[in-house]
Amino acid sequence: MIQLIKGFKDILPGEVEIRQQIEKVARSLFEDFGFKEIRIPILERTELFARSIGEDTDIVEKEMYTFPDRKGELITLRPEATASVVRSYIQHKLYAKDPVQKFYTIGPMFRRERPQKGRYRQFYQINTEVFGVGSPLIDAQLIMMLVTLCDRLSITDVTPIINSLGCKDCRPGFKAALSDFLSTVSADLCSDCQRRQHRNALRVLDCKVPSCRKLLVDAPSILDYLGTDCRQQFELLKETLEKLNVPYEVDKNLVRGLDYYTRATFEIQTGSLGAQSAVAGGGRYDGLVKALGGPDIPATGFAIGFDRLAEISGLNRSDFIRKPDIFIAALGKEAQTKAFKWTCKLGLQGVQTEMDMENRSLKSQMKRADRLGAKFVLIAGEDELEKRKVILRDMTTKEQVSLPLKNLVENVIKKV
RNA sequence: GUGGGUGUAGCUCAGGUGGUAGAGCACCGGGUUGUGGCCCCGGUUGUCGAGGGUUCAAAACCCUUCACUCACCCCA
Repeated sequence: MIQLIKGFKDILPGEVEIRQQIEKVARSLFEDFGFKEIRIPILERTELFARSIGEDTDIVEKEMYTFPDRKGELITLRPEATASVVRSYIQHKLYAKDPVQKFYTIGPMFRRERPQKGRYRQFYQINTEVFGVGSPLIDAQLIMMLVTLCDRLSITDVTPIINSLGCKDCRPGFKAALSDFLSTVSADLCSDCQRRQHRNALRVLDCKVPSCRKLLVDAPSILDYLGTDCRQQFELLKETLEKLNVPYEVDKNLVRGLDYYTRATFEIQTGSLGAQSAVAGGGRYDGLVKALGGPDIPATGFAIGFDRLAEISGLNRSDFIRKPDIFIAALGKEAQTKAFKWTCKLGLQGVQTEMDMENRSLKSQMKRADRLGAKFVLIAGEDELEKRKVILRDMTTKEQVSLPLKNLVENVIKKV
């Protein structure tokens, strides 16, 4: 037996239906807000991710599935979607037609992390990306859409957390102040933070070790270092959320793991996912389009953890699993031949029809019809065929009627 | 990469201190030679995660290894 790869998983019928429904709800919501679907490749040149996500991030350093193709070029299974969408936006000069473009995309991402609850090596994301809008109005709208989506999927216990990371002008000042602060408490930080302190100081803010959290209470806040522009934007974001009646919390320690994020940043957190509290995350990446060789166009977006969403969704599986409209129980060879013909005809008419092809007893066929949840059973035995009739049984009321063979399929369609 | 927990039938799990496996559910058949759910009866299924060791004897004890899972790291 060949086992599947660690961190990968099969999504079986039963679970698939929930995901189909989530997709349906998400697509319709996004399209109502003018987002267009874009489909991007799963493989890209490694360089694209190295340059956008950041060479020094854990994702690029040790989590990507990177390998040379047969000609020796380094390619990578995408660990996220934004980089590819940005590449596509630039490559097809989509800004030329209208700099404002709104996209969504749904698909698998790959990161070689240690799997745990709500985290897999092949995981699914729903992404939206907006180009050409610098106003925080759009960020507020994105957050509102996320909250709405959760609501429509009957997910409770979600809170949007927001923060601003500043821009290329104000972040250096904050980083310097943070570094100064960290060096004063360095000895008391956990070993991970002592390492992070020099490599990626912002991440120390995100540490969950209680002793670190305690020390960080006195850490400088990014919000105190924002330039006028960034501060005004952040204020406008908060005001807009309030006007939209979207509740939120500000967490000055909320940071993102990908280097390209700037200014407004947000996360949707839930209490029902164990350690994986983030269901969705996003924010502005105003410098990325330019950094990847395009014009200087602002951008923002979010990524939803599809698997996590599916785990906490309050949707009821059985509401979306389709059951046979009719089961044909045939007895004898002649009946079976006819049953097969009817099954095909009904299927073509959109009536889901099952039958037994193994010539089993009526009892076992009835049992199977029941197990499958068929609404009706059509019984075609030798006796009936002789009279040129069949029996149609309603499985819930147990009522049975006799139907002539003539125009049978049409009559059955009328009944079911 | 690090740590904890768990691996026994398709599923959920029993199997004090060693004596080469059980239950429920599921599945198949019968009770009703042609009518589902409930009930009754019968039946099938395991290299007890794998390898090695101790022992007359290992699912159990020891070592190694693998898988799953949760957590750290990181992230959606």
